[in-house]
Amino acid sequence: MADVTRDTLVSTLEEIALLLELKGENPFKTRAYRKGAEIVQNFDGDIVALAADGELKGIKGIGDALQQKLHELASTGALQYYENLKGEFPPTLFELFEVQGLGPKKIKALYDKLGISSVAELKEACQGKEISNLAGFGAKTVEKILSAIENREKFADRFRLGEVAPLAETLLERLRDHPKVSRSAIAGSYRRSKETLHDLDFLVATTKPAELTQFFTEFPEVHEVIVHGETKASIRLENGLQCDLRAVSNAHFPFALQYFTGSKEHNVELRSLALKKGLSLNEYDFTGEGDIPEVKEEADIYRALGLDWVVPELRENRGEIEAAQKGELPALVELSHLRGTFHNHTIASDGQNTLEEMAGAAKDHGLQYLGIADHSKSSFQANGLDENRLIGQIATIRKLNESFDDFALIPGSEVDILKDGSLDFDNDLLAQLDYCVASVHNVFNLPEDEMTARLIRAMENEHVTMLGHLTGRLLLRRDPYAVNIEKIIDCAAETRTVIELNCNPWRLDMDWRWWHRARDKGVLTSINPDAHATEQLQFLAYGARIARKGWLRREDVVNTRPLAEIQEWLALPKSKR
DNA sequence: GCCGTTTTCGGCCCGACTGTTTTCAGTCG
Repeated sequence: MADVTRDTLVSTLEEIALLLELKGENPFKTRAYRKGAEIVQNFDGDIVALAADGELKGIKGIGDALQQKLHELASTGALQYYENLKGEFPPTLFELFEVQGLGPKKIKALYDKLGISSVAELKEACQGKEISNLAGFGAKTVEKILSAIENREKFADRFRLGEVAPLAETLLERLRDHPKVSRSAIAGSYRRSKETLHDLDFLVATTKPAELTQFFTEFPEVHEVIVHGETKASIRLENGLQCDLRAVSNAHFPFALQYFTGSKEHNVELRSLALKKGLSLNEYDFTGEGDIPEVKEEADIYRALGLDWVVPELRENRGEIEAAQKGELPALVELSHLRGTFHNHTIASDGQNTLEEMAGAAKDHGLQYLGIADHSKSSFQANGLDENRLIGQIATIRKLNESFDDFALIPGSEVDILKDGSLDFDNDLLAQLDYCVASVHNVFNLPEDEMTARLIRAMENEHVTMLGHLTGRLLLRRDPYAVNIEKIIDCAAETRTVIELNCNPWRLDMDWRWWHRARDKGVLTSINPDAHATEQLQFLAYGARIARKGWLRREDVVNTRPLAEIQEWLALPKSKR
């Protein structure tokens, strides 16, 4: 039986939705599958096990039909209904959905009338004459399809938060500085601090919308203009990133900001709350009979619906609306709360800066302490330290610390967790460190139960302060390795092991979707940049955003504690922390 | 296919933009 993961369930439901669209099925049925996929994706718990056990009852949006299909898929590794559907179309047909501008109707026409079932065939057909004979496919459409195929070959579809943030802020500043702009923002998943993004959604309040969409389409970074209307424009930048602009009036701005920030699921809930109050909410206004609440800021919309203002990071329909109703939204951790950080590298292993330089950078960031955690000897590809070099580094750090006022380097190690869960250094050496981050750097392909046991064995070690980059994922590059996160969280709570929130933008690991649960079990985190150079201490900003997304408060994050307090805490036996 | 303070049938978000349409269909978000 194939290994069924959450991704298996999600992608199967999504593909069923596509296939039903191709067949021209009832669009609401299609939507039900797509919604089901979203629910499975975001479900807080082991949805695969629940599905396998036939315990999916009571999840809103997963009715009898989807329960049954998910059960069949999770328990047998296959789904007959899906296989049958899939059998009706050639497998390559799916890639046509990746071409911008092509939807189910056009794809079906291309397939039915011309037998086109792959991007390669489509490209060939566009270069010849046959397509223009199809109803609805004129010269412009053909041109657009060819350009979309080229883009698909040339550009990525998603981008990591950290790789777009600097550019995003530059473009926002440019819009803000336009004389006809009174308010501006980036909405969408960027504002919600999602770890990867498909596009950037800019929003401006202006009396001259057409002037702004024009201005936007003339940005020097523009590779192509996708859409250019009176109030809305879409561009693709030279790096392939799509950016949308909406230009609205000042009065509409709060509504548009709320609406385009999403998430879609959060907004659905909000609109249904509005309906219960006899109000209809859209991207421009409240409408309805009776008193229409006055709205000047986004928070006024939430207030009008009887809610506390929900910070954008939490708007994923994962319990934030109920909490906002009850006035129980958490006071979230902020970047400015961080007093230090752990897990940083130097030139001793694979970092680019010296201890002194890293200390200087940390002080510049307003930090009171910086944990040093160079690689251990098994990570030879990273020039990991052997016992003697590590002992030398500890001595150097302690000596260096005598030269600091109100600042300290904290000697530690990022010690490899070996295949069997033992550590790369023995306990006598680990005991000489002030702390230790334990991470997996090799043998990623163990079965889930073995990998989980491997990590648990490491966490049971008295000297392991925290677990580094829990799943080893590299966003948009390398999948997480198989590990039972629920069990890791339980073990972290029991053994008082901190789980790191690695805020390198390639990692952002553990995933934000798990932190709320971990927090409720009493697990602490440390927001760590995994800095390999001084400038990478800036990654802390992404860490704070992801921590907020995971509902974490100041008290859940150990490195919000000031130096004296953290030293006391580190000196405690693990069981007392 | 899902759901229900409009509860077992009937509705499910809808506006902006584009292209090939002569009044609208398809796509996107």
